[in-house]
Amino acid sequence: MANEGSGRYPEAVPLFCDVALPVPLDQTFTYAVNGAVPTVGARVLVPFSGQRLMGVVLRVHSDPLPEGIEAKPVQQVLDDAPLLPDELMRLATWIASYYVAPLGEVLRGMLPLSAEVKRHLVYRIAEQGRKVLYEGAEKGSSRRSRLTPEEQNREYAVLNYLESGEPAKASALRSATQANKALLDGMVKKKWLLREAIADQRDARRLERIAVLVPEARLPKLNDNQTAILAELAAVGGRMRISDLRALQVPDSTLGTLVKRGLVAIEEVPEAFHMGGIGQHPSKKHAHEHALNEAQMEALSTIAAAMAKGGFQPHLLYGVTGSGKTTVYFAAMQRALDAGHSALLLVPEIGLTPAMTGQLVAAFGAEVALLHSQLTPDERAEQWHRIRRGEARIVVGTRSAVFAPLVKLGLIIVDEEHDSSYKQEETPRYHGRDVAVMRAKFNDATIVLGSATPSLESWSNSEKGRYRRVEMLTRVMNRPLPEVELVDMRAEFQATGQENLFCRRLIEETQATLDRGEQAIILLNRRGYSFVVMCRSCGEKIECENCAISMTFHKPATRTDLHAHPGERLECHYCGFRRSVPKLCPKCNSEHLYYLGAGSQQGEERLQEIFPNARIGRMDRDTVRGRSDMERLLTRLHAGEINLLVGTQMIAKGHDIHGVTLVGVVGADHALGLPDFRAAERVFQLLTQVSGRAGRGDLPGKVLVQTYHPDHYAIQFAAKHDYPAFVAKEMQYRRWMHYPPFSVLANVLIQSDKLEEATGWSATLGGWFQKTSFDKVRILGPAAAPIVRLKRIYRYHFVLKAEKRQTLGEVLRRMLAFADAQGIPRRSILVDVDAVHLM
DNA sequence: TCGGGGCATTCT
DNA sequence: GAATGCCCCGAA
Repeated sequence: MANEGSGRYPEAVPLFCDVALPVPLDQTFTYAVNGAVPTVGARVLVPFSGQRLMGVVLRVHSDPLPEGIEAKPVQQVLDDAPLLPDELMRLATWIASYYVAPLGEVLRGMLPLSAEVKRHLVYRIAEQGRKVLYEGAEKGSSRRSRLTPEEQNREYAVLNYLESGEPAKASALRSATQANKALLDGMVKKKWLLREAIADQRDARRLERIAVLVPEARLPKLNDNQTAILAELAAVGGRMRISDLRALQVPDSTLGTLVKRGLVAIEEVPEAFHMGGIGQHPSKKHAHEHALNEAQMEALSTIAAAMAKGGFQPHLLYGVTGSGKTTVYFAAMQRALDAGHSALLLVPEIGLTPAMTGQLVAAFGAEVALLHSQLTPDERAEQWHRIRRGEARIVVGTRSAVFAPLVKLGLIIVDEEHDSSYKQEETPRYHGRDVAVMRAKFNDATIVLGSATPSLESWSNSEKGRYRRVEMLTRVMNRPLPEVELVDMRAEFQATGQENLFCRRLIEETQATLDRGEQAIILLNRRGYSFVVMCRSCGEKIECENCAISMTFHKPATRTDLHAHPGERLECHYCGFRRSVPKLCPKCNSEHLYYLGAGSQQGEERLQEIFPNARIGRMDRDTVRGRSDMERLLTRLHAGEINLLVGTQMIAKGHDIHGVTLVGVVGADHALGLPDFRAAERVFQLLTQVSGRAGRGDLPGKVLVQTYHPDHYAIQFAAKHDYPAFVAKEMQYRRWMHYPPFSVLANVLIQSDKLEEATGWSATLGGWFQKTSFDKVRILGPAAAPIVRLKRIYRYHFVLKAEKRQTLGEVLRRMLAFADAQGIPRRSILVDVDAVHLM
């Protein structure tokens, strides 16, 4: 038996496995195989410095352990088969290397399955505790401890409860003995108890309770409520979810009574899938390809041809706002399904486009899985398994959905590929779009990056022929792009002698729009009431205590007069710190505090004064918290209940409101002054996207942009809807300055809560960068980060620009090794490859 | 002398 | 990142 087949010795059972753990350490940990041998790619629970952690097995082997290392045993193997397909393991490795992040942390982000591991604490009695129980505590310690006699009694109760030696769950122990957390902590400290964290696998699917009619029961006398429930149950075939029974408006206790009388039984079954808030649309309509116009049809056939041909085929779909990209996406996804493949659609923020979810469900029915940040861990795990099992072949989601375990992935679409929300701002700091491209490559799949304002990186790739460019340059139904008028606010000031929030043209046009019964939206890209509070005597601005950031005044909704009152709210938009409005300048005690810079809240108020009859709505993070807020606002807008909408850049995102014919833009060019090489690109994108909201219906749209920089190329080309010209100009600047896409860039942030540490470490690293020469790498810094203090942490940074990706990675790794040797803690150096924000 | 807090260390 | 250990200091 043993020598069967090849005649070689039988494979020895491997002794060890290397596990990637979600800790900020760039290494794997070796554990002793304990019973079942885990397969590579399976999850395991392992002990790690007193905790239990879930990790992913990367290798099984019997290599001798390095000196001084003792392998602890694997606690539990969670999967019989690799949970992550090989393709995703490769992707994880690529991310870890490209973004200089620990593999374990990358893997943690890819597996949204924390819900399946339930961690709880158990307590056991310790030797010392037994001694106390049988012999009594020594007098000394009981006198010293500040415990009341009652608490001491509880301690004895706890010891008694655990006397058998069996471990007890914290919750059970607490309810049995009325001991609180602090008391148990104290007992652990005294070494009377042992505490352990236990992790168990569990089914992530929630249970739902089903009422079942007991068939052979004889019907006794019943009241109306009881009859109602029984009738309802009988009508639907005897089984019904209890949550659905609520619709009958019968008290919950009635059901209990029926159960007690043996007429109804309750069963618990794993909850069936249903999409929150949307409801099931059983009728599966096909995306209507016949409704595509010529440009859309052409784009579709290019993409479809690529899919048919197979292999890695990247596309950049450049389509102006309103050209109907979504329709093309849907049709392409349908083609992927027809060809037996699955398709992934990434969107910047699902919560902001409720319309799209509705359309998706209508088009693809139960094949759709939605992944977004508002799912609970359980829901996320449930969706993940549906996708992995191949039940959902259309996946739509935000950034992290790029890791969805689709089976036979044939098509990836990244909508609004330029959107900065694709960049994850915590470790691993990956860019969803770029990961999507790599994933398509590993899968030999077709990928489509779509935008009306492609990022310069993607545009450059399409120029070089790395991506195939597909263009849709006209709007659907041949609707015209809106006419854009620039208003020079410097001239406006000279003419009026006043610094007004809204210029006269905007007021005129808005009035005319409202008079015609049409709708207007106004972008005011700051939230709050005023975003600077300044003292006219000493010039001091009121800053957040934690951050080097000016605080924003938020006016209470109840007040209507103009000025801020002491006691009202100032808020830091970076850390959330709040303080009350001071009466006097905190610096010089002057009374002359001025409120400068208007946010959307003030915009709304001013508009209400100017247009008392307008039905005004506001859309910003203060009025839109959950997804339902957004939906409600949009519904009111569609219904015409709102005819004037003011808001932050949220209003620019993809909404399709046909009645909007005027878009006003106020203060969007502030951003041109930011110390960020992408400032012009951002302003151009924002202007183009918000302009795109105008004239999507039968009536043509108009856009009015108030600006202090009417000659700036970003503003000029946005006004002319000339993306290619803007890109050409911006590319020149990027080339001169060696910024992406003419280099690869990383931001290295040095942070500490102690100023001296932050500056000292920066100087150390700066010296090393100077001494060590790298081929074609430019290093800027050290310099104070644009926000030098954030959440009480001081921040300095370097910007690295390299010609080659490989050199950049090498420099970063060597820098980290040097920092480690210098004793600079790893967590105080933050490496952001392809940083989107240099703040 | 005990215990708490701050901080460095280590994690297989 | 987080638990652990170590050192130093104040209260009894």
